[in-house]
Amino acid sequence: MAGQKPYYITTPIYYVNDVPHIGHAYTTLACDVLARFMRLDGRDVKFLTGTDEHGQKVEKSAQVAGVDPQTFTDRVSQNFRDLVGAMNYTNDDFIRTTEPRHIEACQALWRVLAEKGEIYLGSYAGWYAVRDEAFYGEDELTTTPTGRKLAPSGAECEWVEEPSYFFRLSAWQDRLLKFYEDNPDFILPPGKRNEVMAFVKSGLRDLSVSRTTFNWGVPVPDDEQHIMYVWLDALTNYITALGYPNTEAGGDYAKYWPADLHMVGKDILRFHAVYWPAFLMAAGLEPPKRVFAHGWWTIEGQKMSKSLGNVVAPDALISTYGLDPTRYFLLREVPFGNDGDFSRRAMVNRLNGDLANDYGNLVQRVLSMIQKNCAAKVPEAGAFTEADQKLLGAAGALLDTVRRELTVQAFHKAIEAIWGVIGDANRYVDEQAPWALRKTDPARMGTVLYVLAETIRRLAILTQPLMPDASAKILDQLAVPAEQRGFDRLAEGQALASGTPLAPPQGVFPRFVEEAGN
RNA sequence: GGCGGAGUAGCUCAGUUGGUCAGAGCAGAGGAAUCAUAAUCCUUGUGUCGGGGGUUCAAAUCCCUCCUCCGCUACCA
Repeated sequence: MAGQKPYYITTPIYYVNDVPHIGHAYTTLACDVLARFMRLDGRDVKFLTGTDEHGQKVEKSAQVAGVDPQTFTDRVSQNFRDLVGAMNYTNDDFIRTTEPRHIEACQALWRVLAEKGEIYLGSYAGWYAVRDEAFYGEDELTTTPTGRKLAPSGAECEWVEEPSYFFRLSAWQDRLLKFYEDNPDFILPPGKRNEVMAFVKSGLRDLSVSRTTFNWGVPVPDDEQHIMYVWLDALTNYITALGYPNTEAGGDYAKYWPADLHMVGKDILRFHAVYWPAFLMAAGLEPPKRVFAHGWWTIEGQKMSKSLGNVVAPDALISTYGLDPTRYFLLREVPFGNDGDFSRRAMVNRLNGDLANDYGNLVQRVLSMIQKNCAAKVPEAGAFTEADQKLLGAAGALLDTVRRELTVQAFHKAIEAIWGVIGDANRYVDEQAPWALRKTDPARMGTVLYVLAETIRRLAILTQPLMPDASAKILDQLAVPAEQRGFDRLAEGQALASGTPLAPPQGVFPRFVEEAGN
């Protein structure tokens, strides 16, 4: 185990006031696939997700529910912990911002920033709508004939000022730009990087990092009146989970920081790509290596919204299409980073076309032939022909390709590459026609089926991160022991052993049949 | 308004630095095969590469202009 290169990957912490939907599932899924891939590739992985449980909205929701905030968050954060099981995520930790370890980390980080003069006390002023409990920009307001200021929601706004601590974000503009220049892959996809850099170049204002108007948050050290506001609290979770403020050698912080990847939705990119590195550099800590901003899903061509009532719950997808097909679809259908559309039609096409017909049927046809014609054992292989070597070579080259694509979070390209070999294998079956060889050259038939079985073994090992259950079923059917499924088993000399008994095959990806009334 | 991205076969999209770049997958049509989850394999595209103009021996690929769509333009996570 020694010498494994650490890999630290995080999801955002999800706001507990939300109900988990396909968007949450998507973000964590992408991380889960990467985490699983890295583990199979021999890396020492730490994969973190969790919930953001502070803020005025939560405080209010708890009030409405008639319970104290902690009881409330205990309850609603469970929705996100349940998602972990439902989606088969393999996070190593689940952080909640209400945990003592997090409060300690936030306060420690605050103290460092304050000591370094990066935080100062000022006042926050703006147009505030009591009804909406929100501030609005001057340009968002409309003025009535009588001079009253109205928010877009119609709520009346008043000019309010409250004391607030500020982080000297404005002082970090040039250092941030230099950081982006020096680390061109810090923000992906590249288009998003341009947006962030344009934003920073346009000038940064100091950032309000405390509030006095509500209480549900991390208390500011040495000033009971204030609690930390949003981002300083939320973002710090990434180092809380590594034991910060303990940065001693031997600890998780020393081992895993800086994070290899913060996966975020495009709506919170700025906070991760601007505020967070600024906070960290200001505190004398290293910024993360990468922030990837992925896109949003529409549903049947429409924006997902509560008012439209088309919010897709992960549970619904899993129960309708199955977990692994859902996982497959989300990362295959859309170039990662782009927005995408979830439609029933597209989902069924992927499930039946890519999974049932291409992959599932390949496995089934090969294993069935072995079962019936090779005494239900991995067949003996004779000398390999050029065609045999070509197929095995294509399968053998996949790991490098997939690894390279996942290095830049190009899930769709990694999957395409795997399906390219699945196509090769199906063509090889037709070209070699083992059902004909059965009568003319049984030994050659055995070799062909061996080549196919070995190709399937390699494919299934590689699809484990994406579809863990289905891949395990395939590997089970090939009698590959659980401890022999790492990527090290894709190396030379690790191929299937002839003569291994195989149980009768069972379908792995059933076709999705539309039911009447659906 | 400013900055940025996009507009390529019915659909979703590939097309680094200009010259087999007019492509892939899906859908459609025809055929082969029959091991397999009625799955597989082969064949098949007359697309003004958003419109117009220009540079060049040669442009989807460079320049100008126009049209359309989208993103960002700070304190809701």
